[in-house]
Amino acid sequence: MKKSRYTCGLDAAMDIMGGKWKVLILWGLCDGPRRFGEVRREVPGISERILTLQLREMEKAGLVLREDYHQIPPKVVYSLTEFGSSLLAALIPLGDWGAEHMARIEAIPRD
Amino acid sequence: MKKSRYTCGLDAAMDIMGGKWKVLILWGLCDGPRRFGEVRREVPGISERILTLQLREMEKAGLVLREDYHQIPPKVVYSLTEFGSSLLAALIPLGDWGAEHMARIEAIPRD
DNA sequence: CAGTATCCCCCGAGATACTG
DNA sequence: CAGTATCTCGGGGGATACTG
Repeated sequence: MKKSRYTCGLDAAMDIMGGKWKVLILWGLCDGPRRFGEVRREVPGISERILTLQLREMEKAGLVLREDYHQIPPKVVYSLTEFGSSLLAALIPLGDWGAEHMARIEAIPRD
Repeated sequence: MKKSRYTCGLDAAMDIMGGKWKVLILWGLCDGPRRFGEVRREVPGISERILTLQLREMEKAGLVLREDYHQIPPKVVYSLTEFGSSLLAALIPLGDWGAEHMARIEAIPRD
């Protein structure tokens, strides 16, 4: 048993969206279902392996739905669940904040 | 040059509050200025070294203000800047979301 | 009290190659 | 097309001891 309780809601929220990519994947799915390759294009810079891992974790967390059409060539479609949508909604103000201060954030020295 | 541009506001926001502790430190400062030891108590589980490092980064980022009273025994007070406060404000909905779904988040299998 | 100074370690993340 | 299978690596984070 690692940690049975969070100190606050922010703690819990940061935990479920942990990692470098989950939030961007969420964002990439906001306009509707996407196939694996489409998600990959929505999230520039992510490797196939990492995308797979992140999507699996998000599926376990109930944030995304994975639908495998079991056909060849393969077709798998990912979409936000209600739970994932509600998280994304809660992230909108943060996204707005980031957009508003992007120039300033970019100007912060990186070391 | 690592990355000169973010893909969206969320990307930038996640970058500046990166790491495991910054959000909790922000949260710990929301009720007013705190001395080093007080912040430590507000953020259970963090070590002195890590707290120092995180606070330094947040100071560089302009999120917190560090005031050294240059006295012995030492007294250093940390507080949120306007910038930090605005970020914290943008995080409120996320904190609410996390609090609302804490039980569910806690129930997610951790491996 | 508010930090440094060391040392260590895990794992998130990347690159590349291969497959049903 | 949508993934595995390996291998590798860096550094963020942790524990502990020491200091002005």
